[in-house]
Amino acid sequence: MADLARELGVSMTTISRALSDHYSIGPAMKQKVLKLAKKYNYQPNRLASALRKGKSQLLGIVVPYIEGRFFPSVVHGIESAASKAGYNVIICQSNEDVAQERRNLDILLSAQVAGVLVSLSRTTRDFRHFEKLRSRGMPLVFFDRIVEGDNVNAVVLDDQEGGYVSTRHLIEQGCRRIAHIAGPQHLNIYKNRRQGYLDALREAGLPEDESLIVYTDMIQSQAIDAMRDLLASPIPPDGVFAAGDYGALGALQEVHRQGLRVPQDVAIAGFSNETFTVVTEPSITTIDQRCEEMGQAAVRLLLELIEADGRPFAPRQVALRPELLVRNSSVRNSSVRNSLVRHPEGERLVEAAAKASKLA
Amino acid sequence: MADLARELGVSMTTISRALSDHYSIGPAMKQKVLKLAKKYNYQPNRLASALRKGKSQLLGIVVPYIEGRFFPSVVHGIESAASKAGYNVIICQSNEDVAQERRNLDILLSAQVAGVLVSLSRTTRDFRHFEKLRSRGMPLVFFDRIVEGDNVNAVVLDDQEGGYVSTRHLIEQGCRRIAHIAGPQHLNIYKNRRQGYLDALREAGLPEDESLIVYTDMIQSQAIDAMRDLLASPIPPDGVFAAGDYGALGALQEVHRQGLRVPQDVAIAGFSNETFTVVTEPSITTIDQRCEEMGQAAVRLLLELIEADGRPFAPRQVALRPELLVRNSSVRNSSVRNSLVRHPEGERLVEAAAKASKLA
DNA sequence: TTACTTTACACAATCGATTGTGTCGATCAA
DNA sequence: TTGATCGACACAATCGATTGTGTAAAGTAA
Repeated sequence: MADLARELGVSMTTISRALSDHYSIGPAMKQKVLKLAKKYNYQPNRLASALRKGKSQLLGIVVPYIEGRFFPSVVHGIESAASKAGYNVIICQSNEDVAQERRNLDILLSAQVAGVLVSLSRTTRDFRHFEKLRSRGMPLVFFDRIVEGDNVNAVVLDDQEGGYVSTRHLIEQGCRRIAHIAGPQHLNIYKNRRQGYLDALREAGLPEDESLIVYTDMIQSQAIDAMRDLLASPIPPDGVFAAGDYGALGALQEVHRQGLRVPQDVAIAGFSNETFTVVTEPSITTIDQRCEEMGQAAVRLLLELIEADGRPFAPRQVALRPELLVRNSSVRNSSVRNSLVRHPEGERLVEAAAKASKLA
Repeated sequence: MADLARELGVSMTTISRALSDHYSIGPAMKQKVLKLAKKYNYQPNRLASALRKGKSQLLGIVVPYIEGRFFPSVVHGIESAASKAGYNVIICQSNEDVAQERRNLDILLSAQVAGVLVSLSRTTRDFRHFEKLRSRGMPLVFFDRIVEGDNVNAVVLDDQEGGYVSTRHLIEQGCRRIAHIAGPQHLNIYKNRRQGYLDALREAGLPEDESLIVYTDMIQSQAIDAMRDLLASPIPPDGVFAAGDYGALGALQEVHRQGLRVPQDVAIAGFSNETFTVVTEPSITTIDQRCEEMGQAAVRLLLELIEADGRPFAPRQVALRPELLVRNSSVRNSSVRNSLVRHPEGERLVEAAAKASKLA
């Protein structure tokens, strides 16, 4: 900047203001400064700017980890949206550890980020470290794994709605005895998915039978065991709604192992739209979690908060509508079923995934 | 800091030096400063520090995107390793666009990152923007998709070795006519995998038959077509090495569609260890790309560069050994084959993936 | 012409931490 | 006793950009 000022014989003030389009700089001077800046390929030092202004163009993200399908996709959405708004993102992993989560927040604070996006670690039961952010006026938005309550800003998937539409879909396909492979109920997402399942049963006038609900940690092996038990019962289920795709996968495998057919004997629906759900035989009906939309929505909300700049802002909770992806594991209408993996939705997903990992 | 100085009746110099363990500060004073810093929960302003020192504790990452299995895992490895060394990472996506890649580098420069990790966009053919980094003395390490040559620092998977061990494995399983579903040859990774395939054939004294190599964009649909053509030839192959898992998946589906058995009639091996490879029936033999190790190795190299601090540093290329994961799509030994998805390696992977996406 | 705005830019302080140089008292060898 | 050395800390400049305030010159109204 000093170089530019010298060359034009003006002060650095003028340069700075010309570059930021300040009203007190004449159009002629602005042109000259801009041109010279291009010529020298001037890159402002963001640190200096942030230091002086007290606000950087960085958003902090704290996620439990960056693996699997969900979080990378959300981060992808966040980065894209942030980038469009002129922000960059700095990523921290809590590794499901509260202490690490706390450290990450401190780091982000001292990096002077403009705002923070958080998805809670599994071990977070105490939320005081977020109060610290609040007291310093740091904009904060939770996503997916949130602090419950209506005094926080948060973006989540409507898990209850997801459980509801999945179950209703199974009912529409003729299932009358639908089991539920549930996840850990202390997590809001699994609790809500179960509730949606119950809602659909009630709406259809089907009995709520606790013996049809099996609680698991939503891993394949436990789902296999769960399915074995369910099939061994006096009146086995004719449909299964699993609160996660690994649960659906395990169920599918056990049903096959016992020589039964999916979906004719047992229809199956999962949750999360894991990549593998379009690859199994049959492909698995599931719920898309709108990962990218979640990231984008979270950024939008955060940017609003940042722009509010400390002024009173009514906290908002955004719930995204889940999308039911109907695939072959649940469709008992033969004309659709026979399309197998060629199902449009499945195809689209496979292509997208292929594109994504093509050059890796 | 000013507060601490005032409270202790010393200068900010003393505080700063006590905190950074400078030799000219007495041990008694250091203790006092440290204690007071704890008490007030003092967080240094990293911006100010970075501005003054000209070096931040940030590493920049430029990847084509954050999706699929590969890049998120590498980023995971990078973040973990960086975090351990006291660095944070700022992530940029090029979206496979050179222009965006260039912009990202500028942004990282102006953010005063300590170093940059890059995996090239697919459209990058001109490397001048990296010269700019070099001229400013910015430490730079490529990973996976690299600028070829021995004057760059880079970490890659040894793709040729991967192609070699896969193919040799198929040969060991009794395959004598092994086809290759290849990827775009302008990409070093696919070129090298093909070369490894040829190496193994030559070593085993098997003929190199161009009619057995089909070039695709490594997407499922093209692999299906490729496999159909291969099976329609006068002497169909008894083994297939696909340079990517989506290729292997397509091949598997087509073989099944024609009523042939895998691996008895056609053994199949893929590449990349996509999540779905343990879920298909049979599970697919593939190559693990050591994603996390790649990230860690890249960070190690970058930190060395940063510590060299401009002093001459002999550029280094690190090639990671690929790991062959033998699964049921290629094993013609029945005792192993019958273990199906219960194969130890497969199980481990599924569990890991389940854990990773469990709460998403 | 006087008084008052506007326009267009410069001065200098500031953000928070770092660091080369200076200083003062104490210790030490000769 | 004297000059030298060393330990422990303060002063003040510095990183690069931003911004409240000040002020000439030019324009405008009466």
